[in-house]
Amino acid sequence: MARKTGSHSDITRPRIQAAALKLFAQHGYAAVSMRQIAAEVGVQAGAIYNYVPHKQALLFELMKGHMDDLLAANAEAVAGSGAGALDKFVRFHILYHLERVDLVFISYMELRALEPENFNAIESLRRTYEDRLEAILEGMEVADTKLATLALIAMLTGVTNWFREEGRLSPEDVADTYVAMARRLAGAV
Amino acid sequence: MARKTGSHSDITRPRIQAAALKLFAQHGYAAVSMRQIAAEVGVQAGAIYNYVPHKQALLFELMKGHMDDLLAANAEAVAGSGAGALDKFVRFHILYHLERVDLVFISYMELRALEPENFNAIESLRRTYEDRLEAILEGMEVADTKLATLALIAMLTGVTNWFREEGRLSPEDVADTYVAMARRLAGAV
DNA sequence: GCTTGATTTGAACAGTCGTTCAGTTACCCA
DNA sequence: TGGGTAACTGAACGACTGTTCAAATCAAGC
Repeated sequence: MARKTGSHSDITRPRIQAAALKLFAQHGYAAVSMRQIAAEVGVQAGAIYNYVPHKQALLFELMKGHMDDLLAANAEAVAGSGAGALDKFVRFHILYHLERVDLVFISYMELRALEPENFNAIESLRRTYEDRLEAILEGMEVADTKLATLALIAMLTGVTNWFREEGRLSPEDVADTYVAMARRLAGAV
Repeated sequence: MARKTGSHSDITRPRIQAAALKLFAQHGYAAVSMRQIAAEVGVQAGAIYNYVPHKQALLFELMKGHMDDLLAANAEAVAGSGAGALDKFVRFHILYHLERVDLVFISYMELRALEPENFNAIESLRRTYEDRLEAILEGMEVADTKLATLALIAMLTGVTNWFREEGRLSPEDVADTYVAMARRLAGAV
């Protein structure tokens, strides 16, 4: 055998994923060609197929990895926090998502670009995440926990659409205000 | 001259717009071809160019029309309603958007498919709409009206993503619950 | 220094893309 | 009934699509 470590594949694979992430977020999955991704990496289009069987897998792997990481990080952040669970969930959601705006963006925007089985896999993980928030709300006195869950998720994830690093507020500032709004929305002042 | 009324153009133009709306919402602007739109109408691709100069205009006209209609309908619905303005805005937003889910969807999802000048035009209209909500919140005792505006808009528009006609709740039911949540979020119980 | 195998190139494949336009069709008015 | 024109067809344009693969390149182990 030749080239074990220092092999190019250790370098090229993550660069392909990073390029795909960036371009998909910028222009959309359908509007980005394999040749554009390759050019961003500094390689020919054919080389990508050493790492990924097809374009669809490039998208799916990004989404799947994101959802898996999200669920793991969330479990750790919110674990065993009784009454303060909503606060922790809200703060976690905002801070975690603001560090990965591109991944969040494509995981939501490109759902329809997924083939059915891939779509179902991602959708299932997304529901798992939402169920955790709903479970928290069920421990409180919320009238319609299902609607409150959907309202909160939309409101929290929306932050990634308008937040700007150069803006007047830091991620922590935003999280503070959103924790307060979420509490009031849930009727827990 | 020939063919004044009864001319095909009165029929074909709206059918092209309807087909474009449906297909853009389903697959995304970049993933839909002029030939697909033409096939949906029952016509050849070249015929579309009797009505629209290019594909981009097809998207822009849909968005522009939607935003203009939205602003007009909102002005009428919320006009001169003092203290109850937030309630009226929330109810209007949900009911209006639930009747036009495809238009709402593409107006948000396909922003990045717009050429810069078109993007700016739509963005400006969107900001006008948000400013109206912010003005309402400024008349109340809300800590950070800017953040509350963004949170509310995201939470309200999110309804179009999960609402199903066959679901347990009618649009009016949803609006009722969201009015209550919006009031609490804004600190006006 | 040579071999070996991982990595990449570059060309090719069969389609599809948005858009144009000469030619055909279908209808209204005189 | 014939002329005029709006509406549409169908083919063509050059460029681009995802994907494949033989051949070239490269670097590490002997």
